[in-house]
Amino acid sequence: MEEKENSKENLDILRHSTSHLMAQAVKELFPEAKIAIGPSIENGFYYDFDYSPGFSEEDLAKIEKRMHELVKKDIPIIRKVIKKAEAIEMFKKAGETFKVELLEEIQDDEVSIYTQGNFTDLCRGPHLSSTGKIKAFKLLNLAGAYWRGNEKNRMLTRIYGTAFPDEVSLNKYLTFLEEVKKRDHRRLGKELDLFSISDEVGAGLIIYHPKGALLRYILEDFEKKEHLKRGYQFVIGPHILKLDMWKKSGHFENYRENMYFTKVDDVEYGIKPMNCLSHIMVYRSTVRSYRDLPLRYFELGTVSRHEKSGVLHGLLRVREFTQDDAHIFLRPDQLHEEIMNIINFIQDVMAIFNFEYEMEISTRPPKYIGTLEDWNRAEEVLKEVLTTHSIPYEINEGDGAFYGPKIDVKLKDAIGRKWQCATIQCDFALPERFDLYYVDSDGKRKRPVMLHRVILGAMERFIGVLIEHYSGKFPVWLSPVQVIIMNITDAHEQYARLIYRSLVNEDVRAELDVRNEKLSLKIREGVVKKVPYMVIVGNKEMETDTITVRVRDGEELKSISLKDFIGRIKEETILRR
RNA sequence: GCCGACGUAGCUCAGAGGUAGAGCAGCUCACUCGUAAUGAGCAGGUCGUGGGUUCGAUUCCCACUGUCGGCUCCA
Repeated sequence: MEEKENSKENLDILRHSTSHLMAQAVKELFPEAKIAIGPSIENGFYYDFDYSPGFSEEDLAKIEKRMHELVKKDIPIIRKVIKKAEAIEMFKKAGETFKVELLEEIQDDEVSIYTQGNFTDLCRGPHLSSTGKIKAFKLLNLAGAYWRGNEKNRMLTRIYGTAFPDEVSLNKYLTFLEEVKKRDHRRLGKELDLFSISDEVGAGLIIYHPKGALLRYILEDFEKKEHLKRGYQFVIGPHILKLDMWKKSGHFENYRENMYFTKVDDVEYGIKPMNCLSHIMVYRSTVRSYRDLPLRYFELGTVSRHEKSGVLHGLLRVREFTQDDAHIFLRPDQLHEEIMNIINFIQDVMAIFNFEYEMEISTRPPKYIGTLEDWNRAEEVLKEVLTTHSIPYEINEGDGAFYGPKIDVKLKDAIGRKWQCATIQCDFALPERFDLYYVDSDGKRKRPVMLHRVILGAMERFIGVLIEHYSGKFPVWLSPVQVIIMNITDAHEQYARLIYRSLVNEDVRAELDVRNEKLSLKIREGVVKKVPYMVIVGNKEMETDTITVRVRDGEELKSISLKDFIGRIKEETILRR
C-alpha cells in the first residue's frame, strides 16, 4: 500500500499504528501496565491502559521520547493469523486480561495479531509495515475512561495523541487547536463581558452581564417574530408544578434523577425540567375541534435539570436554561406536513446564522412510555418525511426521548464542529396520559398527536455556539454594541454627543467614548471588543458635517454622511447580516 | 457521578514551611494627542472553604466546593 497518500484510510492506519507504537513504549517503560483498546479517532488516536499508579504529565514526555526511539529503530510490524484459543493462551500468559476478555467475545475461530519487536497486540489491522514509517506525532492529554464505556466498569487511564504524515500538517493541526482555544466561548464570554458563572451562586448557572443579556434579548426578539409569522401562539407556564402532574406524565418515573423537587405547604412540587405540561394544560382548558388543529404553543421556557457535576461546560451544558420550546397539537393526518413546516423553519434559521447541518433520527430508548405500536408509527412518520423530501439522515438507535422518537439536527459551525440544538419529537404517549382529545368532523372524540420541538434549542447553548461560530465577531444585527463613537479631543465632544444621540434615536445600539484618551487607545479597545463599527469625529468631520467610520475588518469609510451610515446599519439589521 | 490536573489581587499568571509579587484593569495627576496600548504616582489579596500535622501553613495531609481535560449522560 502507498503509505504517503493522505486519504482518510491511510491517516487512520497511520494513527492506529501510532497508538500501537505508544502502547509498545508504555509497556517498555511501565511493564505492569495492562493494555485495553487503542483505536484511531477523528483527529488522532488513543490507547486505554490499566495502570494503578496512573500516568503523569511528565510520563507523557517520557513515553513520547521512547516512541521516537522506537521509530528510529524502524522495527517491522508483522501480522500473523493464529487460532483464537492460542491467542487467548498467549494473552493470558502475558497477563493481558482485557485482551482475553475481548478475545472471548470474538466469534471467529482465527484472529490476527500484530507484533513489533517485543510488543504484540490483538488487532484487526491493517497497519504500517514498520515503526519507521511513523513520522509526526504528539501525545496530547490524559483522561479517565471506563472500560468499554460503561460507568459500572473499571476506570482506565486513556492517553490521547495525534499523528500526521509529516511535521507540517502536524503543526498545522496544533495551530488549529490554538485557534480553537482562542474562540472558546468561556474565554470570549469573559473578554467581551457577556456572562459569568460564579461558584458562590452555583455550578452550571449563568449570570448574564449587560452585553450578554442584550445579545439574548436580540435573539429572543428574533424568535418571537419568527414564531408569530409561522402561526405559533405564546403561552407561559409556572416553574413548579405539583408532583402528581409529573407522576402522571411519566417524568417522575423516567426522568426523576434529573429533576429538582420542593415542598410548598406540605405539598410536593417538581421544578420543571421541560415545558410540555403547562402547554398540555392550555390545550385541555377547553374543548378542541378538528378545525382548530394544529395548535402551536410557544414559550421561551426556562427549565432546570440536575446535570451531573462532571458534565457542566460553560454555556454549552448548564443546569438552568431557556428553551425556544413549542408543543404542537395536531391530527394524525397533519403530521407529515407539520413536521415539514418545522424542518423548513429550522432550515430558514440555520441559513440566517450560516450553519450547515445534518439530521439524525433517534429511536425508542430502553426506558419508554406508550405502546410499541405508537412508537413504530411515530418512527415511521419521521423516516417517511425525511425520505420523501430526500433529506439524508442517520439512525441513532435507542436515543429517543422517553415519550417518543425524534429528529435531531446537528449543526456545523464555522470550523466544522457539530452541535445538537434543534430537535423534533413525535409523541403519542402524553396525549394518552392526559386524555387529550378533539372533536372530529364525525362528532367523535379523537386523540391528537403532540410534537415537541425546539429550533435554537437552549438559548444558553446556542449563544455559546454562536460565540465560537463567529469567534466573538457577531454580525451587525446581533452585535450588542453596533457602534462606538469616539472624539479626538474635547473640542469634538459636543459633535460626538450629537452623532451618538442621532444613532440611538434611530435604534442603533451605540456607545459613546468621549474620554480624554488618545484615539489609538480608543480604537484598540474597540477592536478588542470586536465592535463592528467605530465612528471617529474630529475637525475634518465637524467642518464637513460628516463622520469617518472604521469598519471591524479595518476598512475606512471616510467623510460619509450620518444618514448614509444609519441606512447601512438598518439595512444590515433587516437583512440580518 | 467516575479518573486526572488545578483553584494566589477584577483579569492573566509568578512564588515559597516563617504570614506574598508582576503585567493589564482601577483610582489620582499631567498630557488635548487623527486609526491596535502617553507618562508618573496610589491603592488592591484572611493565597477557594473547613479540618488536621507543625513552634509556625497560603505552601504538607484530609474533606468539601468550584474550574479544566476526558468517560458516562444530554438542549
